[in-house]
Amino acid sequence: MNLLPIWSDRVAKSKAVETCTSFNLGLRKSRNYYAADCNFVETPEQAQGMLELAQQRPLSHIGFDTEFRYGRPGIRIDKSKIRFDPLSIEPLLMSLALVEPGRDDRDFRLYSFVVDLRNPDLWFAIKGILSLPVPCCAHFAKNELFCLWKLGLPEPRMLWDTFIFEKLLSLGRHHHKYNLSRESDDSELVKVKEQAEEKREFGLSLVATCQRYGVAHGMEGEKKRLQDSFLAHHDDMPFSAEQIRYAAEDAKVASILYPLQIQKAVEHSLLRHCETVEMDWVVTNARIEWEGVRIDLKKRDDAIHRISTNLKVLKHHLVHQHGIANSQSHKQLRDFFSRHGLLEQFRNADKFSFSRENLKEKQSLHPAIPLIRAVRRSSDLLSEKFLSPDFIGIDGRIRPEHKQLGADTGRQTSCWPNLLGLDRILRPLVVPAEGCGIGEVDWSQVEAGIAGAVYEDEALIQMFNSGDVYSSMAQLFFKDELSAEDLTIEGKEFKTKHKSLRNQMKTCTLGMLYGMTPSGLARQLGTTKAKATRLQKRFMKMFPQLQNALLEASQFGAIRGYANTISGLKRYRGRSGKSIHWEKNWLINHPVQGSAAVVFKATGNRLRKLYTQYDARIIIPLHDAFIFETRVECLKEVAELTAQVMCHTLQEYFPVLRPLVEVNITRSDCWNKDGNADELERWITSLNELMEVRLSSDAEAE
DNA sequence: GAAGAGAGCGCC
DNA sequence: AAAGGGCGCTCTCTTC
Repeated sequence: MNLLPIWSDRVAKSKAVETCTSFNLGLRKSRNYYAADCNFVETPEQAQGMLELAQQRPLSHIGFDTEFRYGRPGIRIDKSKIRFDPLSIEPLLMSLALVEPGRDDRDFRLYSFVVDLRNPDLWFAIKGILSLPVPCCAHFAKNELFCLWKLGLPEPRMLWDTFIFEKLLSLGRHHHKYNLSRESDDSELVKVKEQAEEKREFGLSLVATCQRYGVAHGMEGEKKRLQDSFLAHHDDMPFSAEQIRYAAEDAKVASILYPLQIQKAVEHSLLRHCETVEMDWVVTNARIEWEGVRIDLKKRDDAIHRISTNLKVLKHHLVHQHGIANSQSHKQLRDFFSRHGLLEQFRNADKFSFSRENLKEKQSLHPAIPLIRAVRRSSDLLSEKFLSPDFIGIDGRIRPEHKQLGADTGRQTSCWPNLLGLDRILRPLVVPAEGCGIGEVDWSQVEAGIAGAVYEDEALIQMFNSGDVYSSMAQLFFKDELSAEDLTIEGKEFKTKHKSLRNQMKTCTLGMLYGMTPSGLARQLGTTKAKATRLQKRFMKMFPQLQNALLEASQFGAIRGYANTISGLKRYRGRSGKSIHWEKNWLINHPVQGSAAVVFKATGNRLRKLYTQYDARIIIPLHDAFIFETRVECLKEVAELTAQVMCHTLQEYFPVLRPLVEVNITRSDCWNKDGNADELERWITSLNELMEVRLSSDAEAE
């Protein structure tokens, strides 16, 4: 499919093309010849010339960018957002800016090329250049990676994403909670918030980044128009000189930003984190998005049908027996419970709360309550974006957007649909490709271990290393109440025998890492504040080193202005001065959650590379678990490899830990939790039972 | 009619 | 005075 057309006069006339008319293959390339202007590459000879120049010059790094369009209309998310299926990307141009350093910072040479990606005969040169052992820099490189993969080309050997770096620098600075505590009148508050929002949106863009670093972007005013011109570009249409210049410009500025960002990275001690974890994860993350997950459409439609049939019956019953037309309406529930004199049961300070938790607790007060709960759950499930046909690609796979550094702790987030937050009941709708199976490996209690390691608490480390951290904890904490035998049994056995004691420890631990107060703990454990206070005090006594380290983390972090992780990844405060309660909490939590995210990414990067030997891929990165897909016959081996890499990588970062992982390949025909592949069926059955009881008791009453 | 706040659900 | 870290997303109700 050689698309080389007769280019329009405009392109032919452009100086760029004129300077590229003749080549002496194999001869030494003239620096000045290429450095003169942007070179448009449209023949294999020109591509060869470009590649040879790149191989001959002592390059320091390369800026690159792609222009593309989508072959499929996108899904409108809201007024300003459209989601395109990555698979439908159609690469048009790739621009390259080869940088050759000179005597000092200001003296460098920049060779600028723009390659027509519609011509497959030119791809070899792209492949050759991007595999050079020099960093290739792009702003939001995910799109460039998609273009490369669409053409069947490998990713660059070394990648630097100028967008991701800017995001690292801004981590935590614009958290929405900072907007809320401003003292000003309402209209002003709204304005301030809007401005902050705009700033954040614009702030990480290439143009804004250039402005911050004092880099001139030649075409900043025309960016939007030209970007759109590619989205609407027709197949056989030649590119305008302006389009080509624009493509070249983005690669150029990315290459100029790189050394400036490196300088900044050194100042923020982020360089190591970038080079060992974050920039490699750009590729891993993009690959996960590119792979997507396969959906069993029949299973999905069946699920929708069954849930909605149930919902109809439940709703009907709720309206006719109890007069609740809409159980999602706070007002209607208030009226209903008021009518039955039960409203006070749901009081929470000066408001009323009909939360799931609250309703569950008060379940026996009225026969309508279980129905309300069931209706809520059913409609929540049915309104999952995940069930919408909009997001299914042409190959039957869903590709949610995976946002790198979506959370201020450095964690990933996902959206459209939010796969990471998918209700576990719906997980089995995710199925493997033909001939493949799905496996999952997760770290056991990893955050407790990391907390022990980053805060250097020997007691916590030792409990983590014993196998089941919460069982060991309970054995020490309740040592006076337990029998001699119970003090020595294995964690696993203890877990089943003394579930409630162990759960108390779990709540205390998580509460400690999240900065829970005695009243919060009391609510969690269903006890009084006084008891919770005593419990918490006694609990903390088990970990004196930790207690001290937590205090230091929040106090020093507040002064320093950021919380740190094992690799130097930072979360910054949005302001200075005395820290508020919430800030104290995350200053303590970030080193744990953030370090866990770092280890997770480092592990994922290794897995991605090792998986290529097995025709395996990560399909879901779940904070402390990897869900992968591979050929059925490799499943066991890949699971073992995954388990090993997970343990080893964690130990590399925290040599004091002896981590354990849980492997789940028992039901490889779908994604599931602990091998439970039929949660949906069981839930529906339990609903039906509930309905039968309800209906028969009503019949009796009549 | 659009947009935002608040409540509430789900996930780790 | 309130007091659980990090998210995405939907629904209701109010406001402009």
